[in-house]
Amino acid sequence: MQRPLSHHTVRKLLLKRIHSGEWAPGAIIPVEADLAVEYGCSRTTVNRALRQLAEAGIVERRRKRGTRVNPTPVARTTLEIPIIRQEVTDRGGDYSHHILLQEMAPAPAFVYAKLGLPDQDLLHLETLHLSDNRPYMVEDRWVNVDAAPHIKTAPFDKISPNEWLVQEVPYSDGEISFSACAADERVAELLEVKVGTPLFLVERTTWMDGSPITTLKMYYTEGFRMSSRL
Amino acid sequence: MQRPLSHHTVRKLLLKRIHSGEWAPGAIIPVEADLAVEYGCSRTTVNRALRQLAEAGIVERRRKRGTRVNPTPVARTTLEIPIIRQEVTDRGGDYSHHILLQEMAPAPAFVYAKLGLPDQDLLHLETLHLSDNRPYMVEDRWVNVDAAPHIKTAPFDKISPNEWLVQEVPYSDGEISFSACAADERVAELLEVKVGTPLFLVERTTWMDGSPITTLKMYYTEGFRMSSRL
DNA sequence: TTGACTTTTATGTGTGCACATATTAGCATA
DNA sequence: TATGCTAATATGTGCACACATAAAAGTCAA
Repeated sequence: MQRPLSHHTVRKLLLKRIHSGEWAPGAIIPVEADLAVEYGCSRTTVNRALRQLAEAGIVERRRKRGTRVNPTPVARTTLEIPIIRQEVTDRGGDYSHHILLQEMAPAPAFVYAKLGLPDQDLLHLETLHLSDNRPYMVEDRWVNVDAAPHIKTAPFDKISPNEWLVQEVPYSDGEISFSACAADERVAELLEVKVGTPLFLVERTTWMDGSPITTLKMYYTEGFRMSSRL
Repeated sequence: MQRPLSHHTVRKLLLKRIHSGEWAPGAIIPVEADLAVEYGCSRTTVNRALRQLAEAGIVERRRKRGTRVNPTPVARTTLEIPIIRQEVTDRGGDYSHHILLQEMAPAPAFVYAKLGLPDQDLLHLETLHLSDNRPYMVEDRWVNVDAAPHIKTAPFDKISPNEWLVQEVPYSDGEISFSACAADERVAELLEVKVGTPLFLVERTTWMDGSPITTLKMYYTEGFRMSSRL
């Protein structure tokens, strides 16, 4: 007697039928119960397989309407954004950091806009992250101290603001964006590159239950790549 | 009588206990069965909640060893990579494209290396994608025609190679990377920017069951941003 | 024809149970 | 002491079942 199909197997079989064109983009595929009969397994198993395909963006599911093959195929990839120390050591580097600036100060307008805060002094932190003592990334961060009161006593000589915040201040929501920019004078000097050098820029803002915590820009050194599998 | 907790609720409760520090990074959390008793729900429900936390990178699960809070917290975000036409129309633009080059030709060495193919002629496609008739992205693509034989008859005047390949040639594996680069002469001319302008570059290679399909570079217009929620 | 209902249907989710499987821990043996 | 077998254990996964819920489809009266 053969063992019943696992949800892995069912997922692969369903995917094959989608790729083969049997179910074209936009088409509705059979209901869970029918597929369960066809594959000789329980509805639970089919459900799990379909749910995974939905998570991957292959199909779209709606109650009562059924399951349809996504008419506009999208690739979906999961990016891992580790803390910087981890990122550097993962790449085989020896990590260190310097705090360049740490002060309460009024922020530029775009920071208040991003955070949705009134104009009040924010904690401004500028950190240089190094790999093997060579500049790796410049972090320019603004923190809403109300959201993280004990940040003033954080030992930033030992642990970088990046790491401290990730470990000490959880967030419920965040926004991240990736782009390319030219190194301005300040960043160019810190990263030891020419002004105008194309840099990979990551901007990130986090909130806890609606109230803003921090927003930052990370300027990566020349030639930096962020990779992932599809 | 209260209804039993859903896996959503259990997930949130577990997350709260992790954030509160009750279970520190690296610590092992109670076994599924115990949590099920504590929350008054079935092990199935706890299992599902924990599995989701594992998918999100919050905890790490191993058979017999148990479930531990991830000692090196990582943020994980899912990037959606739509087909270009979709991407442009989603941003409110009017999409069009031009094929600039379409020929069988020997490829640069790095292309053969990426694809793991012997030096043979590959299909070289260069496409300019436009939004509201302004240059949006330059796609420089090499295709292994053995993996997609009927590509030679594809109507690229109507549908871009990008879209055609996504819809017609499924892949089982892919690699994608993001970086910043300076516009060279060719790309600068096409995107109508100055040579040296920082551009967002996406490189992508796909395989089907181990055999390479295509590799490409996408040079996005100045100021392009790719965003996502955490 | 419109609008307010009821029914039907497909997915969403919880339960208790059983067995699979990986991995550790303990024990016995050479 | 080293090694190999065995038991214990935590997660992984399948099943039949039940009920919840959203949404479409059908019904019927004004």
